[in-house]
Amino acid sequence: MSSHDHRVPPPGERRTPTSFDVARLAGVSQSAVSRTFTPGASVSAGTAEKVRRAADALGYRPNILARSLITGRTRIVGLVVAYLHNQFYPEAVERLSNALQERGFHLLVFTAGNDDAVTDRVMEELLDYRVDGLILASTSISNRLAARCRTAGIPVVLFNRHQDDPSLSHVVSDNIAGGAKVADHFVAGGHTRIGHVAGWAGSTTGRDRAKGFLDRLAAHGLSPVGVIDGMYDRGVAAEAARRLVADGADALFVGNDHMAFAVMDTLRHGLGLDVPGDVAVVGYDDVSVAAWPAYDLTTVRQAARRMVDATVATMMAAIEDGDDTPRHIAIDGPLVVRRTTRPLKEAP
Amino acid sequence: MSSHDHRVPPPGERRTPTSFDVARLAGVSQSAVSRTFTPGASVSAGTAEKVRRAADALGYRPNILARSLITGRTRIVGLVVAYLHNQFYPEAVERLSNALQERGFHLLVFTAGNDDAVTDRVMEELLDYRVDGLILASTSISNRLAARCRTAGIPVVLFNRHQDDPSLSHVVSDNIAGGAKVADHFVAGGHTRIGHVAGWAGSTTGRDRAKGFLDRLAAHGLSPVGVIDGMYDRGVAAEAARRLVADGADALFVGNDHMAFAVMDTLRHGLGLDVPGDVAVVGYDDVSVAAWPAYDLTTVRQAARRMVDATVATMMAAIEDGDDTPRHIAIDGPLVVRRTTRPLKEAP
DNA sequence: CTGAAAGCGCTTACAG
DNA sequence: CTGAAAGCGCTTACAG
Repeated sequence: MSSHDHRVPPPGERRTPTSFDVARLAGVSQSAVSRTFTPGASVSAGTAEKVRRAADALGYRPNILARSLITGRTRIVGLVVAYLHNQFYPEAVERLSNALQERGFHLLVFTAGNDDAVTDRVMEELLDYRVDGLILASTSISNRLAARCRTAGIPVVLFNRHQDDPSLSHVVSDNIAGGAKVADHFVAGGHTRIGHVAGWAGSTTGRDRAKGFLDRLAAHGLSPVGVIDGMYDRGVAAEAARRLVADGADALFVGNDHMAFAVMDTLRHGLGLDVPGDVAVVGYDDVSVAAWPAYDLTTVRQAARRMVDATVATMMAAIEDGDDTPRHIAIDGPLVVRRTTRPLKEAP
Repeated sequence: MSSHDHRVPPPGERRTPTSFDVARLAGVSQSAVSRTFTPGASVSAGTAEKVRRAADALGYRPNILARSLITGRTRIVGLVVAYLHNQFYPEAVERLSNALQERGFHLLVFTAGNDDAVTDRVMEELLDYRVDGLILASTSISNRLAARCRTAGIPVVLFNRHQDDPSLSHVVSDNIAGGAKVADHFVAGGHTRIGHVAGWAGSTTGRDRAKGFLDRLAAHGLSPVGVIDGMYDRGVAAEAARRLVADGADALFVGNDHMAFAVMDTLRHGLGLDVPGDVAVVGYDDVSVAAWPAYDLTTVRQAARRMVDATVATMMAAIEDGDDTPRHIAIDGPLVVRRTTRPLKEAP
């Protein structure tokens, strides 16, 4: 025992076994142990068997840290997410985690709001962990950061948002088309006094949904009663709805379901109005609460499953196949008509 | 350049800089670089300054993997969580992630349902990552696994569940006291035909809430109209409520808010009953939706923040101070009376 | 197929 | 305070 041996375990304490311990017990070289646990490496069946038996006896498992140091792969994907209030995110995160886990990857979570300063610090930490890839679901993220990842060679996928920078992959729902569908639906329902409680203008989801909606309204020759930024916040959205209704709106497109629930609550319980009798409401996301009878909300579906599948596929292509051509995927979702909008006029 | 140098970067490609690169540029030893980035290590201000300048120029940050290999600490805490449908979990996970992040730790997510086989596999992967600690919020978890962590020296905290094994720390809300509060509230409201849509009997939350509730009911000389396991599932819970009401119940304690919303939906929209006029409903958790006007649910609050704080404190004591005496923390929460229960009889 | 050896990028006694 | 060197636990050419 050399004088450098600074970690001297007490006689009774069992160290975590290493590949050398296994090798000794199995009567083979340490290399053989390593090969046994490296898929595709060349070991004879007999050797592998001996190694596996010894490993089981000692409770040995390869140290991923040491492996990662050599291979440069951690099988960890970083996830930057903002608030989880909006139920769309937990639903997506759960699917994401499952899909990644099936492929032997795991999610390291970083929470960062819309504060760029915090996001920057978080980003440094992410890089420290040598994650194999990065999924950004936080509402805002500075361009500088994404650039830093690119030079570090870390694949990035923006989830449910996009950026001007075309070199970054993103997966979104087709927010412009979605917004347009809502406009068509209101018009088909005979509405002309239409308002929009918009998603936060600092987010691409908010801007795109508004644009799709308003452009299509204009194409129908209509202009909105008003457009107010709801900031993805219940209180702000409720107040916006009150104002739009006061200004005569009898149909409201709300930038996401989370705000739409607040709008419905304030219309029904605050103002004593009937939905859809007095005011029709349409949301965006189709989170599971939207289908609950208490709301039964007409909304544009964001197909979380398909968005997650596309995100994971893009990420795996970059990590496993080195295919880092940016993919820009917009997934179309249907308008799910429920009971917060009036039945359409019957065709003759 | 030795013949072993297998990674020969093309002339243009920039490798991720290492401490040696920084040392060369700064004109100091590699040790000095390491010390500069090791809080508490002895470096002169001048050396540190030179190192920092060189590091910035090269964009150097210490490789955490290499550091972890030596220190044995990863600053990663594993989180095993089941489904995120129940809104209590996303709310708790968000707080947990934030609290840990403030202390320089991050959450590695593992999703595992109530399937022990999956949980076992997941657990092996967790151990592979050499996480510094483990938070188990999954509804069920086999004893064997927890034991494995203990021998591996990984601190474990059970979140929102406990186990017979007293050597495991846990943080729960005081579910027995909570259940008892609901019984008192119903009795004070003059109810005698009381039913319970219980939380899943396979979970300690489900069993403890039921026990606290039923024992207190018995203390009041009452026995329930019926007790049906709602399995923490909307459909099962709704069906259970229908049966209990058919059997004459006019007050239902539902094992968590998530099920309580389904019960309210089915009472109001399926059976056309008034809540609380025909049937009073009480939930458990006080998730944010419970306060929304559409439900306005009377419920027992699980103080997510305090539970998270206690969990993080327990975890940090174990990781940072080596204090692994098991802590068993039950946090009391108030009954939050809203509008799904009748006003109490006035005191004279 | 197999073993000896180099090396991944750090931290940390050790000896000035 | 500082540098040379060992070592963390692996993977992977290299040479049989």
